Formats: sequence, C-alpha cells, structure tokens
Amino acid sequence: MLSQRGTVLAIGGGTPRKGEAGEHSSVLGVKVVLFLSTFINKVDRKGRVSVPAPFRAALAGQVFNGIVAFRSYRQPAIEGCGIDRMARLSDSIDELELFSEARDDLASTIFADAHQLPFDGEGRIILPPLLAEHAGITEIAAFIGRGATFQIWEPDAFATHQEEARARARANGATLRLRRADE
Amino acid sequence: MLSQRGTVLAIGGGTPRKGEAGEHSSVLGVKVVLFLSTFINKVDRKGRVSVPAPFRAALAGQVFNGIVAFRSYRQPAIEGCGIDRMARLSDSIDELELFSEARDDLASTIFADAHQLPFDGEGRIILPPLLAEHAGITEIAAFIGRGATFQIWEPDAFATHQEEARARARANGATLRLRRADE
DNA sequence: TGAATAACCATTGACGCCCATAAAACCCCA
DNA sequence: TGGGGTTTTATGGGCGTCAATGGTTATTCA
Repeated sequence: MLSQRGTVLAIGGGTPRKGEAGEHSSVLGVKVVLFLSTFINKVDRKGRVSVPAPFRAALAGQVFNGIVAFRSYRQPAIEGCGIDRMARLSDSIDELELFSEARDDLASTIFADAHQLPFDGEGRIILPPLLAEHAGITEIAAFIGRGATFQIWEPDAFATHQEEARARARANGATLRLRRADE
Repeated sequence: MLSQRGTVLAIGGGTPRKGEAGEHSSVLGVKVVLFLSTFINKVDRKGRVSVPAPFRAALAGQVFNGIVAFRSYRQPAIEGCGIDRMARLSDSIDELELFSEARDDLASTIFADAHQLPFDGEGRIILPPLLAEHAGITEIAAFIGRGATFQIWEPDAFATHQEEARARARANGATLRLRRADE
C-alpha cells in the first residue's frame, strides 16, 4: 500500500557530474536523497566548511538551499539533513494532539535546536559555535553519510566511535532484513 | 482533520535574499511555514523586540503583517504564530460540538487572549505587558522555533525547560513515526 | 495639550556575496 | 592507456549590505 512511487534517485556521491538536466525533477515521484561515504574538510577561521559536493547534489532542488543541523542526542555529533525532512517531521508532529506534553517535548527538543545553514556561493555553511562545541569540532570536520541523513563529527572522535560500533555489531551479530523495493 | 495538504514549502530562514521572485506562491497547496532554531533578542525600554528575520521571512505573504501571540496555558511562555494558523485553528475548533465545554475553553483561552502584534518598519513587535509578565520576560527574549509555530521565553527559563524536555524525550524513547513524504 | 503610540532615521557588527587561487577530478584523444 | 587540457571543488580573503538595536520626531487619541 505504501504506494508505487516513481522514485527518482538523486544520489549523492558517485558522479553527479554534468548532464544533470532535470534529473531531480520528478513530477509525481518522490526524490530519494542518499548520503554516502565520508568526507573530511577544513573549517576556516570564519567557521565555514564546505559541504561535500555529492551531499549538495543530493539536496539540490529542495526548497531551502542549505542544510538543517542539530545536536545529536546520543553522540558528540551534529545531525544533518535537508529541509524537506524537517517539513515532514513538522507535519508528523502536527498530528499529535495540540498542546500535549509529548508534542511539546519533541518540538522543543528538535525544532528549537535545529539550525538552518544556508550554502554560500561556494557550497559552504557556517558552523554555529554551539553545534561545533557539541561535536568538539575546531579545525576539521568529517561528513558522514548515513543514508537519508548525515552526521558531522570531529574526525578522531568518529574514528573511535566507528571502531566501537563495528565491535558491537560484530558481537551482537547485527543483521538487517532488506526491505523489498515496493513495500 | 488536519487535512490533505499539497504542501508547498515557503521556508523561512536561511537566505531569503534576492531573486526569490514568487518563491512563496503556492498554487494549490497550503503554504507550510517552518520555524526553526532559537534566537535571542533584546527588549528595549519601550518593550520592542525584533522578530528574527528568518521568522519574518516565514510569515511573509500572509494577510496580516505581524504575528499572533497568546499566553501558553501550560508553560510560562508566549505562543506565537502567523494569522493563517489562527484561521486554521478556528476551523478546527469550529468542528467541536457547539456549546461544548471544550470548545468554550479553547475559545476563551486562545482567541480571547490572542494579540495581533504588527511589525514596525524594522520588523519589531511590542510585547504587551500581560504577555511579557506571563513569560517573565524583561530584558531579553528567546524566540523558539517549533515547526509550524514558535514560542517566546525568558531565555533561562527555556534552557531549563529544554533540558527537562530532552531528558523526558530520551527517557520515553520519544519516537515519532516519520510521515512518508507522500502520504 | 499631554501621553502614548507609531513612523522615521542612524549606528554598528555580522554575515551574505563576490573574486581569486590551488588542487583534484574528469574527459578526450592520441 | 597515458597525458594534457578542462572543469569542479575546496579553500582564503575583502567588501558591501542587512539585521538588530537605539534614539528622535511625527501622530493619534484621550
């Protein structure tokens, strides 16, 4: 029931080179955003960082030309996504009962902390000090693709984290059933 | 009841710069406004506060050039939104049973208490003393994005509240099923 | 006519926007 | 398949503009 969608992929990564004419059009279909791979970039003295070009390509066509970022609850990292995802979140929350506690908590935890970071002409964003601190980022930042979203880490911290995650996954024998394309 | 929405986004924030001709038109869809992030501004001795530029951008195009504000009845905060949302709220309340207690309560709590606060030439509003008192605001005010609406708090009070909300959200494993983009 | 409010300027600091450069990725073709 | 020319990124820095803020003058209403 979850519909047939004329899914048009606009994958970040790979070769989002030229000849992209209208690749992220999609009249009815939903554009699927995919963030893949890891990129490490510098933070200049003004606090600017380049968002990896593949990530930018994945976000192209969204109403807001930039990213949305907020502090991860569980990790010393910054969560990132496109504005479309936030809009969907907003819609979801709007369906909760008005003025309920749950709604309140979600709203103040998520939206209040979210920053809209527009791209400058070169595809950079400015990392708000609050976020940078939370992730312990000063000079360099690692962009980590996570599928529909991405994270920004201090590179060393991420390396450590990744090792631990791997070990845990191995220990728990983590598995995952692949969703069918049409379900 | 919150309707089918052919959501056309007109996001505030970011870069509502030039060359935006008609970006917040919306042919069929309802214009969805997104308030994100937190902004802290001063209240001058005349009671004026600047509404954050991104919020103003999100409200641009609505029939009333300003915000609607009323006391939150669960928190020491001011609820804020655009006039369009009030209209929608009115519709929702209209669907409650005539003369029911709930309807009555909502109507008097919200509409009777609502203030229309127009922007001055610089995008400021004047905080009515009644509202400012309720929120304990004197010198500085924090504008808190909550998706479709926003709140205005005394900054310290909000910091406390946000911590609690975060803790609660984590504890409850607050989850929310993300709406699919097309449902 | 005075007090309160609205409209109008003036200041300054941040940041949006532009240009310039170097390095890397890419493409074409020999 | 390897090399050279081309394009795109990533990065640095300068400058103009707008947002936030404070104050002053007009206006309205009691």
